[in-house]
Order: sequence, then C-alpha cells, then structure tokens
Amino acid sequence: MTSEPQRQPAVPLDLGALKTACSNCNLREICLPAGLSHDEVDRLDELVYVRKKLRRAEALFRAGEKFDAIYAVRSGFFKTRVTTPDGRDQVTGFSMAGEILGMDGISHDKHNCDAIALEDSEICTIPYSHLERISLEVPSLQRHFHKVMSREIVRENSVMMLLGVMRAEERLAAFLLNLSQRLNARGYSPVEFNLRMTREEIGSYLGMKLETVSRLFSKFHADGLIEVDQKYIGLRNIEGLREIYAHHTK
Amino acid sequence: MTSEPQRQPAVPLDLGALKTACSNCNLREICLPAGLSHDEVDRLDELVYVRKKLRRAEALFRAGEKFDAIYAVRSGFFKTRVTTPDGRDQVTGFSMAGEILGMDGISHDKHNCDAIALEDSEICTIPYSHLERISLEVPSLQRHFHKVMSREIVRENSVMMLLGVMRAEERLAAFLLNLSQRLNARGYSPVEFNLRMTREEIGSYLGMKLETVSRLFSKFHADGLIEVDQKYIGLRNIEGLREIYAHHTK
DNA sequence: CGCCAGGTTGACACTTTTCAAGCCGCGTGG
DNA sequence: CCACGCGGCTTGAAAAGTGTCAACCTGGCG
Repeated sequence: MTSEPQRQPAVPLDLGALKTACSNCNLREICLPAGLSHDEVDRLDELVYVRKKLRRAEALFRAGEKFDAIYAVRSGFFKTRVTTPDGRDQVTGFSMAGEILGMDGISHDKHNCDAIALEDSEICTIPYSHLERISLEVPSLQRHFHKVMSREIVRENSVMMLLGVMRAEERLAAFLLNLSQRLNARGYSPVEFNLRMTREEIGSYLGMKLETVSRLFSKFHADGLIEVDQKYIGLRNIEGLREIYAHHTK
Repeated sequence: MTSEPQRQPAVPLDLGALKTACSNCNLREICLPAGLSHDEVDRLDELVYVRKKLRRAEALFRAGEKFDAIYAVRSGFFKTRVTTPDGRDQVTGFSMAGEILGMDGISHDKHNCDAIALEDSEICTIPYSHLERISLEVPSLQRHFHKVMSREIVRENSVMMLLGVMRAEERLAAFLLNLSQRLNARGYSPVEFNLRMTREEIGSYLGMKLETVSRLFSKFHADGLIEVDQKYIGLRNIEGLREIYAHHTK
C-alpha cells in the first residue's frame, strides 16, 4: 500500500531480528506509544520484543493457535480473516503500519482469526504478559491500550454498518475513502496508491463477489471517479466518492 | 427474553436506586466479576455504583454523549445501534443480563452507538475512571476486563461473518441458535422464549428487511424447525437449524 | 371501542451472484 | 530469451436471492 511515499521511513534494514525501540520509531504517534511521555515510552521499550519479518503470504498467527502476544505492524500490510467450519471465509480487516493485531486472542487465550501478510512485512511483538504487567505500573499505557481495543470495537461497528445497510457501490466507495485517509495519515499520497490485496480479498471484506468488485471499479472509472490499472488506483473525484458513500445517489 | 425462567432471579425490587453488590449478585459468574476471588470482588463492589432502572424504549446512552462509565445489564434486554449520517441504522447487537455495554466509548471519550432498552431493565453503572484505577491494583480485574473487551471484538467478528458470507436463512438460524445458547447459560429454557425485539430490529441486525425475517420464520415453521406465534419462538428441531447454519442445505 | 404498531403474505422489480469465456501480465523453466 | 502456464482480472448473459410496494390481519393500549 506504499506506492507514492511523500515521507520516506528511515528504517535500518539490517539482517535478522533487531531489538526494537518505540522511542526511535517514527510510527510512535499512531502506534501503541501514542500519548505516552518520554519516560513511559522507555518502559514500553522494555517489553516490545524483536522485530520479526514475514514474507508475502506468511501467517503472523492462525486461528486456534495459542495467544501470547499482540503485534504492531512496523511495515507492510496484513489481512485478518475468519473461516466458517464449511470453509468459506470472511476478511475482517486490513492492517497497515502502526496498527495493532491479535487482540481477539485475549478472550480465550487462542487466536480467533488468521493474520496473513499481503506483502513482505515487519512486525513488533509485544508479549501480552509483559504488557499486562507494565500496564499496572504505567496508567497511561493501560489507558491507551484500552483505547486501542475500543477503537477496534468501533471499527468493527463501522464494518457491520457497511455490510448490513449499504449497497455494493457505497461499500466500495467507503473502502477507498478509508484507505485513502489511512494512507494520508501515514504520509503517503491519499489520491494514488497500489492495492496490496486482490479483488477477491476486497470482495470478501465487503461482502460481495470479486466480479462485483471488478464491475464497480469499471463503473467508477466510467463515471470519472477513479483511475484503475490492475492494482493501481488513482482517486480523481473524492467528492464524488463521498456522495456515493453518503447515499446521495440512490 | 425471559419467558420461561427455570431459575428465578432473587432480586429485591425496591424503589429508587440501590447500592449494588457484585458479591451478592447471581450474575457474578458471567458478568465482570467472573474469575475474581472473594476479596477481589469486594474491591469491585467499591466501584460499581447504583443500579439504575430504565423503562422500555429509554436510552442508556446515545452516540455522541460523553463517555464516563461502562454498564452491566442486571436484568432486561438492550439493543445497540449505529446510525449513518443519512439516517439508516444498523443494530450492532442485543445484550442480556450479565453482559457489558459501552466499551465502544473508551476510544474517543464519546459513545459511538445508542443503547436502547427493549424492555424495562436494570443496569449497574461502573464509572470508567474508577475501573481504570482499581484495575491497576487488582491484576485479575484488569485481565478480566481485557477479556471482556476482546470477547466483544470476537463477537463482532462473528457478526461480520454472518453479514459477509451467509445467506439470509443461515443468518436467521445462527441468530436463533445464539439466542438459545445465551438464554440457556442464564438458566432459561433454550428451546422456548419470547423475543424482545421486533422483526425490523432482527432484520437490521442481520442485514435484511423485516419482510424477509417474517418469510423465513414462516418457512422455518413450515419445515417443522420452529414454532412461531408473534414474539413467541419454540425451537422444535435444533439439529435442523444447525444444519442450515452450517450450510449443509444449499 | 377504535386505533395503530407490528406482523404476514403476494406480486413484481432490482441488485448481486453464478457461470462462462477470454484477456493480461508476470514469473519460471526450457 | 522466449514460450508457456497460471493467477488475477474483466465482461457478458442468465439465474437467484432479496428488496419494494401494497394489501390485509391481529392484538394490545389508550
């Protein structure tokens, strides 16, 4: 999801695992340390373990595996998905740099979904037992972690809204606008990007078939709203997308 | 949702607000105190404030209101819903005794949804600032609160699955089975109950129109799976419902 | 007693899926 | 270096599922 970086992340690309340091990380403001003081971030540094690299298509964790850590995406792109007993699956979200994965595992000490890298990625591992312990000593960390979980609940509310009341067109417009806004928050262009997921994955997330996604991309293009070329997306008329999202078109 | 109680809750029905005591509450095992020791529950008692009564159709909180407490349903039944700018709304869940409401508000210090009583209800108010403070002193309370939030994330994952991949029939079967299982856990009959919500509210939750809900109830009845009479539901063939849910019927 | 919200049912319309065919672009191996 | 194969994408035509609109019924409440 990183086609046109306006701000280049200054990440050392050493081989092997690195000790991470939240205090040096340029994602500090949007990741778990957001809102912590300098000293508090130092405490957080104690518990954020090695950075791990995953290659495209590798799983960070899978449903059923024992839960013992949450993860922060340092770079790259993930999807999370749940699967029915009979093999159909639902993509429940896409995660990019600074976002936290794995909180669904706390409830039953087992992960409830799969998290799959959609491109080569790096993640920071935050052992849950350490997080619990340090949260007891650093109230603002406890508070911020609650906010992160709560934000996930709110995000899922929005997805339920998408899936429950919106028409296919509106869902796809909402999806593009959401992506645009999150990329923008990370210093990338909000109007040009390369999708990291397939039409099928978008469709699974939005509760529609890949053919419908494809047709709607074509329609949005025909209407002058977007430029599409395979994974490349250029937003040409954001206001128009907002109108679709807001249901002004019937 | 309480038509055929097998075990009658021994709740004093005094007028006005009562000081609640988790230690005496028969919901202790499924509510916030679950898993806490006797002494720990005493600490929790310090912060669970008065019981509040709401009449049918009253709001416990509304989207946009300042967040300062979470709530435990002591008796009664709630729906939560989010609303689009253009006025369509999505029921995001139904809550019964022992379940926790309001955690969506932590993220932005504002409630993100409305919580509406579907029958006369009683709720326990747990001021969030107190919960935060006592969590720092009672690690198992912190842990359990994390589990409660995580469980909400997992629940929402299941709803996304419902809405995203299932057909109307499967969704309604899943809904009935889920209700049955939760009522059973509270000591009520898992095979006979009275719905507290309208067809429209069920439809909103399941992403379909009320007419579709009505038709499916009729179809389930014609297939010998359930008995329906207005709000009354009798499950006649749970295995059959499970097969529909598991997509064995196409 | 009458009203009205809530529920059921039918006929028809529309959105989205299904099935099918074909294209494109990229990586692999000859 | 080129050919091939294949995953991913696009597009069309027909089918299916669900929504829309409308009429009518029912039971509870004021």
